[in-house]
Amino acid sequence: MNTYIFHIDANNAYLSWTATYELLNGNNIDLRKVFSVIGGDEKKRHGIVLAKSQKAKQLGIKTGMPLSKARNLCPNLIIYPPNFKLYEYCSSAMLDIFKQYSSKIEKFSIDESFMEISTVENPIKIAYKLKEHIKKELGFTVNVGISTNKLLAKMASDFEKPDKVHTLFENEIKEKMWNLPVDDLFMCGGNSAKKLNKLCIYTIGELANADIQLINFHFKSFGTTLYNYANGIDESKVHCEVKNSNKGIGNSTTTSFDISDISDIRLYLLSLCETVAYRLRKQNAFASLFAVEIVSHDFSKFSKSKKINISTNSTSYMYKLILNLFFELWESNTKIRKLGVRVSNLSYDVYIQKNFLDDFDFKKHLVIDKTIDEIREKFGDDIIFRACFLNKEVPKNFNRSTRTKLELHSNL
DNA sequence: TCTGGGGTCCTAGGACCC
DNA sequence: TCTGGGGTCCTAGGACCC
Repeated sequence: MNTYIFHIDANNAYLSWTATYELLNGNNIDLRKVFSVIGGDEKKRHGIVLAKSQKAKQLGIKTGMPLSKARNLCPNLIIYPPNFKLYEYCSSAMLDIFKQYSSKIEKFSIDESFMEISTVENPIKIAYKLKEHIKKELGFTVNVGISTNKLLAKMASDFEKPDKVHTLFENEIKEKMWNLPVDDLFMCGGNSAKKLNKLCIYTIGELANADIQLINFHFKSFGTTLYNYANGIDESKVHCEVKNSNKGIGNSTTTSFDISDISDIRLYLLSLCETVAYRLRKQNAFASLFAVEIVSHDFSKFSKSKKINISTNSTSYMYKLILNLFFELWESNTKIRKLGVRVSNLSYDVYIQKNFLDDFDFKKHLVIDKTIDEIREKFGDDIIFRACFLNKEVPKNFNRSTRTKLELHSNL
Protein backbone atom coordinates (compact mmCIF):
# COMPACT_ATOMS: atom_id res chain seq x y z
CA MET A 1 0.00 0.00 0.00
CA ASN A 2 1.36 3.40 -0.98
CA THR A 3 0.18 6.84 0.02
CA TYR A 4 -0.06 9.64 -2.51
CA ILE A 5 -1.12 13.25 -2.37
CA PHE A 6 -3.41 14.55 -5.10
CA HIS A 7 -3.97 18.22 -5.80
CA ILE A 8 -7.12 18.86 -7.78
CA ASP A 9 -7.60 22.22 -9.43
CA ALA A 10 -10.69 23.21 -11.42
CA ASN A 11 -9.51 24.69 -14.73
CA ASN A 12 -10.36 28.41 -15.02
CA ALA A 13 -12.89 27.76 -12.30
CA TYR A 14 -15.21 30.78 -12.39
CA LEU A 15 -15.20 30.85 -16.15
CA SER A 16 -15.75 27.16 -16.80
CA TRP A 17 -18.39 26.94 -14.08
CA THR A 18 -20.22 29.82 -15.70
CA ALA A 19 -19.78 28.20 -19.11
CA THR A 20 -21.25 24.93 -17.86
CA TYR A 21 -24.17 26.75 -16.29
CA GLU A 22 -24.83 28.80 -19.44
CA LEU A 23 -24.79 25.69 -21.63
CA LEU A 24 -27.27 24.01 -19.31
CA ASN A 25 -29.49 27.05 -19.62
CA GLY A 26 -29.62 27.05 -23.37
CA ASN A 27 -26.74 29.36 -24.27
CA ASN A 28 -25.22 27.77 -27.36
CA ILE A 29 -21.82 29.42 -27.00
CA ASP A 30 -19.30 27.63 -24.83
CA LEU A 31 -17.52 30.49 -23.05
CA ARG A 32 -14.44 28.31 -22.65
CA LYS A 33 -13.95 28.22 -26.41
CA VAL A 34 -14.15 31.96 -27.08
CA PHE A 35 -12.39 35.12 -25.89
CA SER A 36 -14.14 35.59 -22.57
CA VAL A 37 -13.60 36.60 -18.97
CA ILE A 38 -15.51 36.86 -15.72
CA GLY A 39 -15.25 40.44 -14.52
CA GLY A 40 -16.64 42.76 -11.88
CA ASP A 41 -18.81 45.79 -12.46
CA GLU A 42 -16.77 48.69 -13.77
CA LYS A 43 -19.40 51.22 -12.75
CA LYS A 44 -18.87 50.17 -9.17
CA ARG A 45 -15.09 50.28 -9.63
CA HIS A 46 -14.87 46.52 -9.33
CA GLY A 47 -13.76 46.19 -12.93
CA ILE A 48 -11.04 43.57 -12.87
CA VAL A 49 -10.63 40.15 -14.49
CA LEU A 50 -11.58 37.38 -12.06
CA ALA A 51 -11.10 34.50 -14.50
CA LYS A 52 -10.29 34.12 -18.17
CA SER A 53 -10.69 31.54 -20.94
CA GLN A 54 -7.63 29.84 -22.44
CA LYS A 55 -8.07 31.90 -25.58
CA ALA A 56 -8.19 35.15 -23.60
CA LYS A 57 -5.09 34.02 -21.71
CA GLN A 58 -3.25 33.56 -24.99
CA LEU A 59 -3.76 37.26 -25.73
CA GLY A 60 -2.06 38.17 -22.47
CA ILE A 61 -5.15 38.72 -20.36
CA LYS A 62 -4.38 38.00 -16.73
CA THR A 63 -6.39 37.57 -13.55
CA GLY A 64 -6.52 40.85 -11.63
CA MET A 65 -6.04 42.97 -14.74
CA PRO A 66 -8.40 45.96 -15.16
CA LEU A 67 -11.17 45.15 -17.63
CA SER A 68 -10.36 48.24 -19.67
CA LYS A 69 -6.87 46.89 -20.26
CA ALA A 70 -8.25 43.44 -21.09
CA ARG A 71 -10.56 45.03 -23.63
CA ASN A 72 -7.62 46.81 -25.20
CA LEU A 73 -5.92 43.46 -25.68
CA CYS A 74 -9.11 41.94 -27.06
CA PRO A 75 -11.75 44.35 -28.37
CA ASN A 76 -14.35 41.58 -28.84
CA LEU A 77 -13.93 40.23 -25.33
CA ILE A 78 -17.07 38.70 -23.83
CA ILE A 79 -17.41 39.76 -20.19
CA TYR A 80 -19.64 37.88 -17.79
CA PRO A 81 -20.48 39.05 -14.26
CA PRO A 82 -19.52 36.83 -11.33
CA ASN A 83 -22.05 34.54 -9.68
CA PHE A 84 -20.66 33.47 -6.34
CA LYS A 85 -23.64 31.37 -5.41
CA LEU A 86 -22.98 29.24 -8.47
CA TYR A 87 -19.31 28.94 -7.56
CA GLU A 88 -20.10 27.79 -4.04
CA TYR A 89 -22.46 25.23 -5.48
CA CYS A 90 -19.91 23.89 -7.98
CA SER A 91 -17.24 23.81 -5.30
CA SER A 92 -19.30 21.67 -2.96
CA ALA A 93 -20.48 19.40 -5.80
CA MET A 94 -16.83 18.77 -6.57
CA LEU A 95 -16.10 18.01 -2.91
CA ASP A 96 -18.95 15.49 -2.84
CA ILE A 97 -17.24 13.58 -5.63
CA PHE A 98 -13.85 13.73 -3.89
CA LYS A 99 -15.41 12.11 -0.84
CA GLN A 100 -16.07 9.02 -2.92
CA TYR A 101 -12.30 8.62 -3.36
CA SER A 102 -10.86 9.53 0.02
CA SER A 103 -11.83 10.63 3.49
CA LYS A 104 -8.69 12.74 3.84
CA ILE A 105 -9.54 15.90 1.93
CA GLU A 106 -8.37 19.45 2.51
CA LYS A 107 -10.28 22.19 0.77
CA PHE A 108 -7.56 24.69 -0.07
CA SER A 109 -9.73 27.26 -1.80
CA ILE A 110 -13.03 27.43 -3.63
CA ASP A 111 -11.55 25.56 -6.62
CA GLU A 112 -8.61 23.61 -5.20
CA SER A 113 -8.31 20.66 -2.86
CA PHE A 114 -5.70 18.25 -1.57
CA MET A 115 -6.50 14.61 -1.11
CA GLU A 116 -4.59 11.75 0.48
CA ILE A 117 -4.94 8.45 -1.35
CA SER A 118 -3.65 5.16 0.04
CA THR A 119 -3.75 2.44 -2.56
CA VAL A 120 -2.06 -0.59 -4.12
CA GLU A 121 -3.32 0.58 -7.51
CA ASN A 122 -1.56 2.88 -9.94
CA PRO A 123 -2.37 6.42 -8.71
CA ILE A 124 -2.40 7.76 -12.27
CA LYS A 125 -5.29 5.45 -13.06
CA ILE A 126 -7.23 6.74 -10.06
CA ALA A 127 -6.53 10.34 -11.02
CA TYR A 128 -7.85 9.79 -14.54
CA LYS A 129 -10.94 8.12 -13.14
CA LEU A 130 -11.55 11.07 -10.81
CA LYS A 131 -10.96 13.62 -13.55
CA GLU A 132 -13.38 11.88 -15.94
CA HIS A 133 -15.91 11.40 -13.15
CA ILE A 134 -16.03 15.17 -12.54
CA LYS A 135 -16.20 15.95 -16.25
CA LYS A 136 -19.06 13.52 -16.81
CA GLU A 137 -21.07 14.39 -13.75
CA LEU A 138 -20.45 18.14 -13.46
CA GLY A 139 -19.48 19.18 -16.99
CA PHE A 140 -16.19 20.92 -16.27
CA THR A 141 -12.56 19.83 -16.33
CA VAL A 142 -9.90 19.67 -13.65
CA ASN A 143 -6.16 19.16 -13.47
CA VAL A 144 -4.85 16.54 -11.06
CA GLY A 145 -1.32 16.68 -9.70
CA ILE A 146 0.10 13.56 -8.07
CA SER A 147 3.05 13.32 -5.73
CA THR A 148 4.14 12.36 -2.25
CA ASN A 149 3.74 15.80 -0.68
CA LYS A 150 1.41 18.76 -1.05
CA LEU A 151 3.91 21.17 -2.58
CA LEU A 152 4.90 18.79 -5.38
CA ALA A 153 1.28 17.77 -6.01
CA LYS A 154 0.33 21.42 -6.32
CA MET A 155 3.22 22.21 -8.63
CA ALA A 156 2.24 19.18 -10.75
CA SER A 157 -1.36 20.24 -11.19
CA ASP A 158 -0.08 23.56 -12.51
CA PHE A 159 1.69 21.96 -15.48
CA GLU A 160 -0.05 21.82 -18.84
CA LYS A 161 -3.77 22.66 -18.68
CA PRO A 162 -6.64 21.97 -19.04
CA ASP A 163 -8.00 18.50 -18.34
CA LYS A 164 -4.67 16.87 -17.52
CA VAL A 165 -3.09 14.53 -14.98
CA HIS A 166 0.55 15.09 -14.07
CA THR A 167 2.96 13.47 -11.66
CA LEU A 168 5.86 15.16 -9.95
CA PHE A 169 7.69 12.61 -7.87
CA GLU A 170 11.03 13.30 -6.21
CA ASN A 171 13.00 11.73 -9.02
CA GLU A 172 11.22 13.98 -11.52
CA ILE A 173 11.94 17.30 -9.79
CA LYS A 174 15.09 18.05 -11.75
CA GLU A 175 13.55 17.28 -15.11
CA LYS A 176 10.06 18.75 -14.60
CA MET A 177 10.43 21.59 -12.12
CA TRP A 178 13.95 22.96 -12.05
CA ASN A 179 13.87 24.53 -15.48
CA LEU A 180 10.75 26.59 -14.66
CA PRO A 181 11.08 30.33 -13.90
CA VAL A 182 11.41 30.91 -10.19
CA ASP A 183 8.09 32.75 -9.90
CA ASP A 184 6.31 29.54 -10.94
CA LEU A 185 7.25 28.21 -7.53
CA PHE A 186 4.43 28.21 -5.00
CA MET A 187 4.82 31.19 -2.59
CA CYS A 188 7.32 32.95 -4.81
CA GLY A 189 5.40 35.98 -5.97
CA GLY A 190 6.50 38.92 -8.05
CA ASN A 191 8.39 40.69 -5.28
CA SER A 192 10.35 37.63 -4.21
CA ALA A 193 11.12 36.77 -7.84
CA LYS A 194 12.51 40.26 -8.42
CA LYS A 195 14.72 39.96 -5.35
CA LEU A 196 15.95 36.55 -6.48
CA ASN A 197 16.62 37.84 -10.01
CA LYS A 198 18.88 40.48 -8.48
CA LEU A 199 20.85 37.60 -6.96
CA CYS A 200 21.08 36.09 -10.45
CA ILE A 201 18.55 33.39 -9.60
CA TYR A 202 16.07 32.97 -12.41
CA THR A 203 14.91 29.35 -12.31
CA ILE A 204 13.63 27.08 -9.58
CA GLY A 205 16.69 24.91 -10.11
CA GLU A 206 19.02 27.85 -9.51
CA LEU A 207 17.19 28.58 -6.28
CA ALA A 208 17.38 24.92 -5.25
CA ASN A 209 21.14 24.95 -5.73
CA ALA A 210 21.79 28.40 -4.33
CA ASP A 211 23.64 29.13 -1.09
CA ILE A 212 21.00 28.93 1.62
CA GLN A 213 22.93 31.41 3.79
CA LEU A 214 22.66 33.96 1.03
CA ILE A 215 18.93 33.29 0.57
CA ASN A 216 18.26 33.54 4.29
CA PHE A 217 20.26 36.75 4.51
CA HIS A 218 17.85 38.36 2.06
CA PHE A 219 14.61 36.58 2.97
CA LYS A 220 14.93 35.82 6.70
CA SER A 221 12.98 32.71 7.72
CA PHE A 222 10.95 32.83 4.53
CA GLY A 223 14.18 32.03 2.67
CA THR A 224 14.25 28.52 4.08
CA THR A 225 10.66 27.95 2.97
CA LEU A 226 11.46 29.05 -0.57
CA TYR A 227 14.69 27.02 -0.64
CA ASN A 228 12.92 23.90 0.63
CA TYR A 229 10.09 24.31 -1.86
CA ALA A 230 12.57 24.64 -4.71
CA ASN A 231 14.02 21.33 -3.55
CA GLY A 232 10.58 19.75 -3.35
CA ILE A 233 10.63 19.58 0.43
CA ASP A 234 7.32 20.10 2.25
CA GLU A 235 6.38 18.35 5.46
CA SER A 236 2.89 19.78 5.86
CA LYS A 237 0.02 17.36 6.26
CA VAL A 238 -3.34 17.18 4.54
CA HIS A 239 -5.60 18.92 7.05
CA CYS A 240 -8.99 17.30 6.84
CA GLU A 241 -11.83 19.74 7.09
CA VAL A 242 -12.02 21.00 10.62
CA LYS A 243 -14.98 22.97 11.76
CA ASN A 244 -14.27 26.38 13.20
CA SER A 245 -10.77 26.65 11.86
CA ASN A 246 -10.97 30.27 10.77
CA LYS A 247 -8.21 32.51 12.05
CA GLY A 248 -10.03 35.70 11.16
CA ILE A 249 -13.00 37.16 9.36
CA GLY A 250 -13.11 40.31 7.32
CA ASN A 251 -15.33 42.24 5.00
CA SER A 252 -14.26 45.11 2.81
CA THR A 253 -15.68 47.08 -0.04
CA THR A 254 -14.51 49.47 -2.69
CA THR A 255 -17.00 52.29 -2.86
CA SER A 256 -18.49 53.37 -6.20
CA PHE A 257 -16.80 56.74 -5.82
CA ASP A 258 -14.38 58.19 -3.31
CA ILE A 259 -16.10 59.15 -0.08
CA SER A 260 -15.23 61.49 2.75
CA ASP A 261 -18.64 62.26 4.16
CA ILE A 262 -18.93 61.12 7.77
CA SER A 263 -22.46 59.83 7.50
CA ASP A 264 -21.62 57.76 4.42
CA ILE A 265 -18.57 56.38 6.18
CA ARG A 266 -20.58 55.46 9.25
CA LEU A 267 -23.09 53.57 7.14
CA TYR A 268 -20.39 51.64 5.34
CA LEU A 269 -18.65 50.74 8.57
CA LEU A 270 -21.88 49.66 10.21
CA SER A 271 -22.74 47.55 7.21
CA LEU A 272 -19.31 45.90 7.25
CA CYS A 273 -19.57 45.27 11.00
CA GLU A 274 -22.99 43.70 10.57
CA THR A 275 -21.62 41.27 8.00
CA VAL A 276 -18.56 40.36 10.04
CA ALA A 277 -20.42 40.00 13.34
CA TYR A 278 -23.13 37.91 11.69
CA ARG A 279 -20.53 35.58 10.22
CA LEU A 280 -18.89 35.28 13.63
CA ARG A 281 -22.20 34.41 15.26
CA LYS A 282 -22.97 31.90 12.51
CA GLN A 283 -19.91 29.90 13.48
CA ASN A 284 -20.23 30.50 17.19
CA ALA A 285 -17.04 32.51 17.28
CA PHE A 286 -15.92 35.51 19.29
CA ALA A 287 -13.14 37.91 18.38
CA SER A 288 -10.79 40.01 20.49
CA LEU A 289 -8.68 41.74 17.82
CA PHE A 290 -10.39 44.38 15.70
CA ALA A 291 -9.02 46.23 12.72
CA VAL A 292 -10.24 48.90 10.38
CA GLU A 293 -8.59 49.31 6.99
CA ILE A 294 -8.63 52.27 4.64
CA VAL A 295 -7.47 52.48 1.06
CA SER A 296 -7.38 56.12 0.06
CA HIS A 297 -8.10 57.60 -3.36
CA ASP A 298 -4.43 57.26 -4.35
CA PHE A 299 -4.31 53.61 -3.26
CA SER A 300 -2.27 54.20 -0.12
CA LYS A 301 -3.25 51.77 2.60
CA PHE A 302 -3.70 52.40 6.29
CA SER A 303 -4.90 50.21 9.07
CA LYS A 304 -5.42 50.44 12.77
CA SER A 305 -6.08 47.55 15.05
CA LYS A 306 -6.76 47.02 18.72
CA LYS A 307 -6.79 44.01 20.93
CA ILE A 308 -9.31 44.08 23.73
CA ASN A 309 -9.39 41.93 26.82
CA ILE A 310 -12.75 40.37 26.09
CA SER A 311 -14.08 38.46 23.10
CA THR A 312 -17.29 39.46 21.41
CA ASN A 313 -19.47 38.96 18.36
CA SER A 314 -21.89 41.75 19.10
CA THR A 315 -22.60 43.96 16.10
CA SER A 316 -23.05 47.10 18.14
CA TYR A 317 -19.97 46.60 20.27
CA MET A 318 -17.88 45.88 17.22
CA TYR A 319 -19.22 48.97 15.49
CA LYS A 320 -18.37 51.08 18.52
CA LEU A 321 -14.77 49.82 18.52
CA ILE A 322 -14.35 50.11 14.77
CA LEU A 323 -15.69 53.64 14.72
CA ASN A 324 -13.19 54.68 17.42
CA LEU A 325 -10.33 53.08 15.52
CA PHE A 326 -11.47 54.70 12.32
CA PHE A 327 -11.46 58.21 13.73
CA GLU A 328 -8.03 57.66 15.27
CA LEU A 329 -6.76 56.61 11.85
CA TRP A 330 -8.50 58.87 9.39
CA GLU A 331 -7.44 62.35 8.49
CA SER A 332 -10.66 64.04 7.62
CA ASN A 333 -9.58 65.45 4.27
CA THR A 334 -8.47 62.06 2.94
CA LYS A 335 -10.82 60.68 0.32
CA ILE A 336 -11.57 57.01 0.78
CA ARG A 337 -11.69 54.43 -1.96
CA LYS A 338 -12.09 51.32 0.10
CA LEU A 339 -13.10 50.47 3.66
CA GLY A 340 -12.56 47.21 5.48
CA VAL A 341 -13.29 45.65 8.84
CA ARG A 342 -11.38 42.59 9.98
CA VAL A 343 -11.46 40.64 13.22
CA SER A 344 -9.16 37.92 14.50
CA ASN A 345 -7.91 36.22 17.68
CA LEU A 346 -10.99 34.09 17.48
CA SER A 347 -12.24 31.81 20.18
CA TYR A 348 -14.96 29.26 19.73
CA ASP A 349 -17.83 27.92 21.75
CA VAL A 350 -16.86 29.83 24.83
CA TYR A 351 -18.90 32.59 26.22
CA ILE A 352 -16.42 35.10 27.59
CA GLN A 353 -18.30 38.16 26.60
CA LYS A 354 -18.06 39.79 29.97
CA ASN A 355 -16.44 42.94 31.12
CA PHE A 356 -17.24 44.40 34.48
CA LEU A 357 -15.53 47.68 33.71
CA ASP A 358 -17.59 48.36 30.66
CA ASP A 359 -21.10 49.65 30.76
CA PHE A 360 -22.01 48.06 27.45
CA ASP A 361 -25.01 45.81 27.95
CA PHE A 362 -23.91 42.61 26.20
CA LYS A 363 -26.92 40.67 27.39
CA LYS A 364 -29.32 43.10 25.80
CA HIS A 365 -27.40 43.28 22.54
CA LEU A 366 -26.98 39.52 22.39
CA VAL A 367 -30.74 39.19 22.40
CA ILE A 368 -31.11 41.84 19.71
CA ASP A 369 -28.45 40.27 17.46
CA LYS A 370 -29.91 36.81 17.89
CA THR A 371 -33.40 37.97 17.13
CA ILE A 372 -32.30 39.83 14.00
CA ASP A 373 -30.27 36.82 12.80
CA GLU A 374 -33.24 34.52 13.25
CA ILE A 375 -35.62 36.79 11.43
CA ARG A 376 -33.18 37.23 8.56
CA GLU A 377 -32.58 33.52 8.28
CA LYS A 378 -36.27 32.81 8.26
CA PHE A 379 -37.57 35.54 6.00
CA GLY A 380 -34.51 36.66 4.05
CA ASP A 381 -31.96 39.38 4.52
CA ASP A 382 -34.01 42.32 3.38
CA ILE A 383 -36.85 41.83 5.81
CA ILE A 384 -35.14 43.81 8.51
CA PHE A 385 -32.65 46.65 8.50
CA ARG A 386 -31.48 49.39 10.73
CA ALA A 387 -33.44 52.60 10.80
CA CYS A 388 -30.38 54.60 9.75
CA PHE A 389 -30.40 52.86 6.37
CA LEU A 390 -33.87 54.17 5.67
CA ASN A 391 -34.30 57.03 3.21
CA LYS A 392 -30.58 57.44 2.93
CA GLU A 393 -28.97 57.87 -0.43
CA VAL A 394 -25.83 55.79 -0.27
CA PRO A 395 -23.73 54.37 -3.06
CA LYS A 396 -24.70 50.94 -4.27
CA ASN A 397 -22.50 48.23 -2.99
CA PHE A 398 -21.42 44.87 -4.21
CA ASN A 399 -20.08 42.16 -2.06
CA ARG A 400 -18.73 38.75 -2.83
CA SER A 401 -19.69 36.70 0.17
CA THR A 402 -22.54 38.45 1.87
CA ARG A 403 -24.63 41.28 0.57
CA THR A 404 -24.16 44.29 2.73
CA LYS A 405 -27.03 46.28 4.06
CA LEU A 406 -26.16 49.13 1.75
CA GLU A 407 -26.90 46.96 -1.21
CA LEU A 408 -30.06 45.70 0.40
CA HIS A 409 -31.15 49.24 0.81
CA SER A 410 -30.64 49.92 -2.86
CA ASN A 411 -32.92 47.00 -3.65
CA LEU A 412 -35.82 48.25 -1.61
C1' DT B 1 -15.15 54.04 -16.83
C1' DC B 2 -7.62 51.64 -14.09
C1' DT B 3 -6.38 48.72 -10.43
C1' DG B 4 -11.77 43.23 -5.98
C1' DG B 5 -12.33 40.62 -1.87
C1' DG B 6 -11.12 37.06 1.60
C1' DG B 7 -7.61 34.94 3.77
C1' DT B 8 -2.74 33.48 6.32
C1' DC B 9 1.70 34.32 8.03
C1' DC B 10 5.72 37.12 9.18
C1' DT B 11 8.45 41.08 10.87
C1' DA B 12 10.03 45.09 13.25
C1' DG B 13 9.71 48.47 16.59
C1' DG B 14 7.89 50.06 20.83
C1' DA B 15 5.83 49.32 25.37
C1' DC B 16 6.21 47.12 29.46
C1' DC B 17 7.84 43.98 32.99
C1' DC B 18 11.39 41.82 35.72
C1' DT C 1 21.86 58.61 39.12
C1' DC C 2 24.83 57.96 33.93
C1' DT C 3 22.30 53.04 32.43
C1' DG C 4 21.53 46.14 31.05
C1' DG C 5 19.25 42.89 28.80
C1' DG C 6 15.82 39.20 28.21
C1' DG C 7 11.09 38.11 27.37
C1' DT C 8 6.42 38.94 25.87
C1' DC C 9 2.73 41.42 24.00
C1' DC C 10 0.80 44.79 20.89
C1' DT C 11 0.43 47.06 16.53
C1' DA C 12 1.16 48.46 11.57
C1' DG C 13 2.34 46.97 7.43
C1' DG C 14 3.82 43.81 3.85
C1' DA C 15 4.06 39.48 1.10
C1' DC C 16 1.82 35.76 -0.50
C1' DC C 17 -2.18 32.72 -1.78
C1' DC C 18 -6.83 31.93 -4.15
